[in-house]
Amino acid sequence: MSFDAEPPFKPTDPTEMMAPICSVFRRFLKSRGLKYTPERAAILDAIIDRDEVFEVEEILLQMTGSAARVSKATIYRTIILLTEAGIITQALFDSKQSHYRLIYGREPQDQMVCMRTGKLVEFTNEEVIELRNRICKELGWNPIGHRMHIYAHSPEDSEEAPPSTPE
Amino acid sequence: MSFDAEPPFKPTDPTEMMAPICSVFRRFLKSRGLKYTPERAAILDAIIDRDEVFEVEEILLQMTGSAARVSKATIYRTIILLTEAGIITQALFDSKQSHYRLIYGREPQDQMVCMRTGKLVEFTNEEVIELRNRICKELGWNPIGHRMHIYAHSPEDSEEAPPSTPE
DNA sequence: GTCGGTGCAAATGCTTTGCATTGAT
DNA sequence: ATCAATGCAAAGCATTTGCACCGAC
Repeated sequence: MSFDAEPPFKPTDPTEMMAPICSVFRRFLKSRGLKYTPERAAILDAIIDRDEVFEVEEILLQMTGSAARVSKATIYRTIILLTEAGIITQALFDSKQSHYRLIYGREPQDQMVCMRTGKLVEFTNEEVIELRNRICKELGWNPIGHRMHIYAHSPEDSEEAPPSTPE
Repeated sequence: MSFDAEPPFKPTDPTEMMAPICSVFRRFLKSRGLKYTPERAAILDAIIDRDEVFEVEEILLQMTGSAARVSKATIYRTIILLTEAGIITQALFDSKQSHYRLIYGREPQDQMVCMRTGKLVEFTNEEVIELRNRICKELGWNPIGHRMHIYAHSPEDSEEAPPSTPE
């Protein structure tokens, strides 16, 4: 799955996070009768290292330099598995290509985007979660996760410019 | 632009809405030295008729039956203009293809998606808007719009199924 | 030896673009 | 005549898939 209001642990740095996520992935693969291959491990490592919203091309580039080079097809195939394992999720920023981000062990993250500069600020806000749960409750739904994007102008950018469109 | 917390008018039915939106589009085109052609008018009408989240293929199909047949390329080109005019916006549901929806004269709409069935419920919630504004204020940003997707299980679907991933 | 995994290249499918034609002013 | 709009077909591009080869158990 994708969002988790109560993550099993709250890592503070990538290294600390690495080991548990790998085990989670390993267990997930095992439960499906699949293998934890060096390629899959390397891809997951690259994603954890990057530690931000990413796209496939970026991971490919990042890995090209290192010894652990994998094909684009393998990255795509691994991303599907990582998503099913609940380790990453799609970010849905623009329609041109897919963006993903790490979610395992993370607070759900909301985003604020500057309409002029494209600057992105991520935040976690308890009230968003509460409101989401309340809305679900009123309608009799069972909340799983949410995605909140706020489009705004950041304080630094006060010059006049034609606003762009949120995608 | 795309979201508008205070729309200039609040139409109740598509017909009532039609005329003003057309004028808005006409004025927008004029301001750019572009023409309000029969094709563009027909595409806008089709979108207003449909009155829900749509994709290009659907509009094409819908128009194929009628006398006003246009090419797919023209629809794509018109959609760009309608977006720039602030009449429609991209919906960003899945990464496979683009979805759009009418926003001119509408309350900003939030969405609840059932993770099992894909069922989509749209709603407007004042609290979401207030919360969004409050978050912006705290950070010194100037709110323009937002996008709120809630992923949940709808009450009808209580059978056991592997949860899918929000895209 | 069976099965899954990988890389490569080819295929897919949505979207964009080039171009010749058409239409409005 | 000029300048933009349209339709068609071709091109682009991110993503998926088919297939031959490889490696682990």
